[in-house]
Amino acid sequence: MLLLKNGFGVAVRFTLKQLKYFVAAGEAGSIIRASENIHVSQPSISSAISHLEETFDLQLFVRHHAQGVTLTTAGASLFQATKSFLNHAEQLQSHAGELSDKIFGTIQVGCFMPLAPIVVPELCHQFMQQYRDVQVLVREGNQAELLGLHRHGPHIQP
Amino acid sequence: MLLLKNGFGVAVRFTLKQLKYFVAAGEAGSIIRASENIHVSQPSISSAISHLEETFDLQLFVRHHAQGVTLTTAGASLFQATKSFLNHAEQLQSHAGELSDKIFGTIQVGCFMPLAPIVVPELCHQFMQQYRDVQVLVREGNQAELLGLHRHGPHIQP
DNA sequence: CGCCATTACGGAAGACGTAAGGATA
DNA sequence: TATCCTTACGTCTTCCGTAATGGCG
Repeated sequence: MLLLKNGFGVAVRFTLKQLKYFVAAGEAGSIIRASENIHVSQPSISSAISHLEETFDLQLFVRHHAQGVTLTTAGASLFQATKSFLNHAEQLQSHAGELSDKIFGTIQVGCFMPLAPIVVPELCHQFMQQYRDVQVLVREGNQAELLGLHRHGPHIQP
Repeated sequence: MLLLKNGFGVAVRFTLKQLKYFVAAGEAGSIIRASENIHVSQPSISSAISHLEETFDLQLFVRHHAQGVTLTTAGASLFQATKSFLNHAEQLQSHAGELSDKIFGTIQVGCFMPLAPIVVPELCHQFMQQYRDVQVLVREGNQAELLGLHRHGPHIQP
C-alpha cells in the first residue's frame, strides 16, 4: 500500500493511446461508433482494448454481438479513473503549452536585444509578475547562452 | 479555461515513455546516469527528451558539456507536474491490478465448478459482500460464457 | 585525454487500415 | 440478412541499441 519511498514504481504497461481508445469506446457504447468519433479504424480500437484487457488481466467490456459493447463493473470503475487520468494528461499538456508561450516570448526578447541588457530586468519584472519562469531563464544564461537556447538552430553559430 | 463540454480535448502528443525518461534524467541530473538507472541507452533518452522539447516547443534542460544536464525553470516546473502525472499513472495501474485480483478469483470459481451451479450464488454472495463486481460478472454470463472469459484461450471450446 | 551528449544507422516492434471471418438478433 | 466485433495481413512509422562524432574541462 505504501510505495512512497519506492523510486521505481511498477512499470507502467499501458499507453495513453490505448486509454484514449478505451474511453472513446466506453463513451460511445460501441467500437464502430467510437471509430467514427475519433477517426480511427475499428480494428485499431478493438486491438487496443484487447491489449489493455490483456495487460490488466481483466475484462473491460461485454460484447453484445450485434449491439455494441457495455462496460463491465470493473471496466466502468476503470473508465472513470481513466477519464480522470486523461484529463490530467491534457492538463499537463496545457501546462506545457502555457510555459512554451511565455518562454518563447522571453527568449526572443533575449535574442533581439542583446545589446541592451539594461531593459531586460524591467521586462523580466513585468513577466515575473505573471510567471516566475522568465526571471530564472535570464538569470541562467548570459546573452551567448540565450542564443544557444534556440531549439532547432544547431548551425546558426558562425 | 472551461473545457468541460469539449469532447475532444487537445490531442495529447507526448508519450508516457517520453515522460518517464524525462523524469529519470531530471532526477539523475545527467542522461548517462539516468540510462544506468532505468536500463535504457543514452541515445534513447536523449531522443525522447529532444522529441518532448520539440512537441512542447520549449527547452527542458540546459546541457553542460561534460557535466550532465540541469533543468531550465520551465523544465523544472514541468518536471514536478510530470512526476505527479506519472504517480497518477501508477495509481491507475494499481487500481486496475486490484480489480484484476478480485475478478480473477471469481472467474476461476466459475470455471472450476461448471457442474455445480447451485453453490455459485452462495459464493457470489460471499464475494458480493466485499465487492459488487463479482455479482455482475456472474449475472452477465452463463457457464459457457464464463469459460469464454479465459484471456488466452480462444481455442479451448471443443 | 576523459567525460557526456548527440547523430547515424540497421534491425525489431507496434500501429494503422483494408479485407475477410464469425456470431447473433 | 444485417450489424458489429474480431482476426489476418501488408505497410509504414517509431523505438531501441551499437557505433561513431562533437565539444567542452
